[in-house]
Amino acid sequence: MDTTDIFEKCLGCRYMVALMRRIGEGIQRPGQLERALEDISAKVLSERLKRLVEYRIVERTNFPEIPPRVEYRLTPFGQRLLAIVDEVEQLHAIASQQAD
Amino acid sequence: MDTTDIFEKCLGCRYMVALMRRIGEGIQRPGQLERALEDISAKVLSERLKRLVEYRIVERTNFPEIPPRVEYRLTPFGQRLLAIVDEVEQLHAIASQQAD
DNA sequence: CGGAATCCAAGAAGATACTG
DNA sequence: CAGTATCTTCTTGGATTCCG
Repeated sequence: MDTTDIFEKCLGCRYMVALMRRIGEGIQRPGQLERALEDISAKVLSERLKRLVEYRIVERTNFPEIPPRVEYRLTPFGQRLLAIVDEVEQLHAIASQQAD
Repeated sequence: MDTTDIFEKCLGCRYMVALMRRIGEGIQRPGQLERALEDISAKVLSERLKRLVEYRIVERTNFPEIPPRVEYRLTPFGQRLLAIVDEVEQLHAIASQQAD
């Protein structure tokens, strides 16, 4: 698992940054996330979550209830990664002001 | 121009991180970059460079000579961005060691 | 409700040829 | 040498359906 994969497979895919942010904000269930992201399909959301788990950015907890309940939350690694993403956001905001 | 674009259109595309690194290391001409990246086609390299210029990560200088010469170098914004990319690299390396 | 499977449309990338 | 255009191929994302 190469480091550039984190950019290509996680951060660079559509919805990914927004998804990580929502999870960081405490929106943890797939149904809620689907509504919060507004535009994402259930299939793509599911794929994204799976990948975030695979890269240990997010952790999945399964509650064996009826109806089924599942929760996702950021790992420590995920939290640090998100903090770095925010650095980019701030850097970009500053650079945009200065442009032209 | 949204911030997530930087992830989706710049950092998340194949070759992009490697390309930024090479430019940062002083490899500045398209022909050299094409050889340095080994696997990239001239067309895709050209598209990537164009986009990096568009996002002000890289600056293009044209020397009107025969044969034509062109050089790309990181802008201050690009340098800071690359520094953040390196943070992710280090963070990931640490997290990988701790895994399992 | 969460998630996997299927099928289809849109976009990204590779190969090649061509221009200034 | 740098860059564009065209064509083809592969990957990604969207819509729908079905299962536990």
